[in-house]
Amino acid sequence: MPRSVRQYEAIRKEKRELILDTALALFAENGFHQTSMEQIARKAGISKGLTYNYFESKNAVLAEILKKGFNAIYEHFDLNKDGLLTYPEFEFFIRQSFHVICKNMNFWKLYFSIMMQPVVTETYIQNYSETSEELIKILIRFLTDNGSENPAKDLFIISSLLKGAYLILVTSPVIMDEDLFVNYIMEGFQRIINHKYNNDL
Amino acid sequence: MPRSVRQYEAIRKEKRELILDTALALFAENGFHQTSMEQIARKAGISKGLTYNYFESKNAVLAEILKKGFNAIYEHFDLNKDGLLTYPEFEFFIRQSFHVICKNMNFWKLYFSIMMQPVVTETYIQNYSETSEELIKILIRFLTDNGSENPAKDLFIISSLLKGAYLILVTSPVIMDEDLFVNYIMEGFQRIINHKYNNDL
Amino acid sequence: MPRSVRQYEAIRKEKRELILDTALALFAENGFHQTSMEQIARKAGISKGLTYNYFESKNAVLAEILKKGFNAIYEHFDLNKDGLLTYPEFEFFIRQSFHVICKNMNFWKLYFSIMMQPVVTETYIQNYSETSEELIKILIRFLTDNGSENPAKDLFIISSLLKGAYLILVTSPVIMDEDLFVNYIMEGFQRIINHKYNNDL
Amino acid sequence: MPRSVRQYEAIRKEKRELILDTALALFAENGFHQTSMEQIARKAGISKGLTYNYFESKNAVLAEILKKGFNAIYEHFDLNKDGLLTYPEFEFFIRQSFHVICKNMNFWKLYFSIMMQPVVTETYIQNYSETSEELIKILIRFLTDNGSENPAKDLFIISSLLKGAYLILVTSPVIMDEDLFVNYIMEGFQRIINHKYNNDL
DNA sequence: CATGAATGAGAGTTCATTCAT
DNA sequence: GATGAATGAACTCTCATTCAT
Repeated sequence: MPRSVRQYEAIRKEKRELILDTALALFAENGFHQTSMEQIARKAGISKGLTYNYFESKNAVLAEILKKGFNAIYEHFDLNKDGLLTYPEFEFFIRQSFHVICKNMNFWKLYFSIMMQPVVTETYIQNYSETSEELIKILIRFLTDNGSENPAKDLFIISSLLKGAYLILVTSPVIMDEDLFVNYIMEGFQRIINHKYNNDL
Repeated sequence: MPRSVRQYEAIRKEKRELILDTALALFAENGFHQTSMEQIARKAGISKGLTYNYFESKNAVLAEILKKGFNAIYEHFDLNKDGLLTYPEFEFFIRQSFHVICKNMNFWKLYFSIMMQPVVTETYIQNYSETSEELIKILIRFLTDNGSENPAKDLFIISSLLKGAYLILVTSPVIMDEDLFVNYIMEGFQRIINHKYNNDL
Repeated sequence: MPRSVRQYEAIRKEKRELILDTALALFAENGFHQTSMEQIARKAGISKGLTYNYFESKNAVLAEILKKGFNAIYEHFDLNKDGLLTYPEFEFFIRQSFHVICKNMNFWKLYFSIMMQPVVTETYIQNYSETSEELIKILIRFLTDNGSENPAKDLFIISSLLKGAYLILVTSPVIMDEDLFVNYIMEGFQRIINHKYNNDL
Repeated sequence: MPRSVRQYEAIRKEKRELILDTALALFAENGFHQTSMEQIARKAGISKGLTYNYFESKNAVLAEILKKGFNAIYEHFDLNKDGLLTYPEFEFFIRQSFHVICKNMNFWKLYFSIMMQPVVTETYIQNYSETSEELIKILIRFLTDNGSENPAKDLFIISSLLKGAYLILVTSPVIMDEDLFVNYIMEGFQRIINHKYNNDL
């Protein structure tokens, strides 16, 4: 009995995932350049050649991994995708992003390490700048709606705080309590967003 | 007649610097693994072999670069090295560290990108953990002296903020105004350090 | 359809032999250190990289060659492997060992030359000391059974004669008649083993 | 005061010896190819360049070492150089050669290891074949004078025994008692030379 | 769909030798 | 005589990628 088209598709999808997961694990543990296609294939239990049946190149594997990472974070952004961010949606996004990172720490270690590489950065910027600009617009609107007098400035500070928190979370050798961590960050956001200059500053 | 010891020393120091600077520029531009010793030598106008007269290996070149970076930042920490951090010393350190980064942005891009690589991270941690622990002690003392009720927690938040700010500074494609940036961060520190819980939180 | 497991095995075995034979020829002709992997590959008609598909390193190629040599000689020792050496077995071993060496002179030139190298000697001693001790025990027993009053002494003299003969055979620029050579050595053994002290000494 | 010609000569000779001794020690310990000119110079406490002031090349250093070795052994052969070897002279030579080897074991390890290398062998044969043939003639005469009926055969057996003994002495991991060792070998010679066929063979 | 043998360009590294000083 | 910086060719080894089967 020949397999149906649907069965073939299922097999293909499964293998793709297998390769991606294996590659991710190895990239995260040893770094991208220290990981060979041979290692990936062997650990995945398939042949070297087959990998190239599913991905054009080693870089293509990486690109796919990064893409999945980006989506994993931003699928929780503006949940109903109406282009309007409410405060609950904002908080949900923050908490979810930390949750996602904590749940798959190794991936995010890799993600950050890769994102810092000069060439990758350029590639990434080209691919995702469109989406990024969309996000920025929504956030600016969100800050304005929440009473920010200088939303660009506040966005900048918020981004700093958020990225810094991700970084700490990912590079710290000690494992931190997720809830405590997020609560701190949320408190930081509240202070920035709700801040009014008073006489004590 | 052979050159004098002093002449040899001068040559060696100059060449070492030349190699380090060239390597840094290339590492920063193309990444560590994408840069070959051949490229470094060619750009420095010397032979490949000579590089190994000055550095044991490519990794040794990197290690030296990282060491210089670490020192460049931390020479401004606790300026009089008395183990006691005053608030002015703290502020001086923060402002200086941003200044140092801004002045040599390419280096610091590399520095951060390298620091994220799994293997490097381990090497680095082993080499610098001692110094780091010293720093942490001093900072804990500093926070306690400034009225912190939970200095470990506050240290954690401060570190997040600082590292995040460095990250943003270094990865942002737009060039930012240094003073504005530092002022913001300093304000963040003040809020964290001087913060008292009031009824509005 | 991929090749069958059997096909792959056949290919691997054939290529392995090809590489070993080629390497041996070159090592023997030019010496181990004067032979590069590139030369081996070129002479074998394959790519440099492929060599490393079959052997972990140049040293691994050498180790395999030495191992084969050791076995080639000692498979004729104590033919029925009962731990007891009869005189016919002894003579058979001597004659066979010379035969083996004469038949593949180049290999044995290399073998001896390699065995003298300081580093190799250590490696070899560690790998084969166990087997050697077994051999010594059997030979001591053999000499005792043949009336030796001081088997350690006689073993030493015999070993000297044998090793020296191998050495001469291998290093001599003139080609000697194998049978004549062996007969001489066998006579030497007889003189040593059957010697009875008489009044003329 | 400028140094006199004689002083310069003394310095040159001393330096030459220093380089030779140092090179020998390193060659013997690590092998010829594993020893660099840099190592030799550093261990000798001189500069790399100076080595080339005394020797044309690394190979020239080796050649000189080998030459000294050859002479060290054969200066004891046919002590009065009258072309006639008496039995006492023969015994003296054998005992002296073992003594020389035992006194400077490392050198002789190297010597044998080097002598086996294909290229070296050729060079050596060309340089010393003349001397060797002279030696052979004297030994044949010696054996004939001592009642040998087939001096070529006996020479061959004796040479085998001697070379084998040297080989064992040099490659054996255990240190042997020199006198015992020589006595064994001398006894072997006596057994071979004085052998008379009796009815038990 | 699947295999792994095979390639070839290029990496890091070593080192005998040269040469300006 | 003496130095060691400098060279450049050669080395061992790696690995992304191809392709016959």
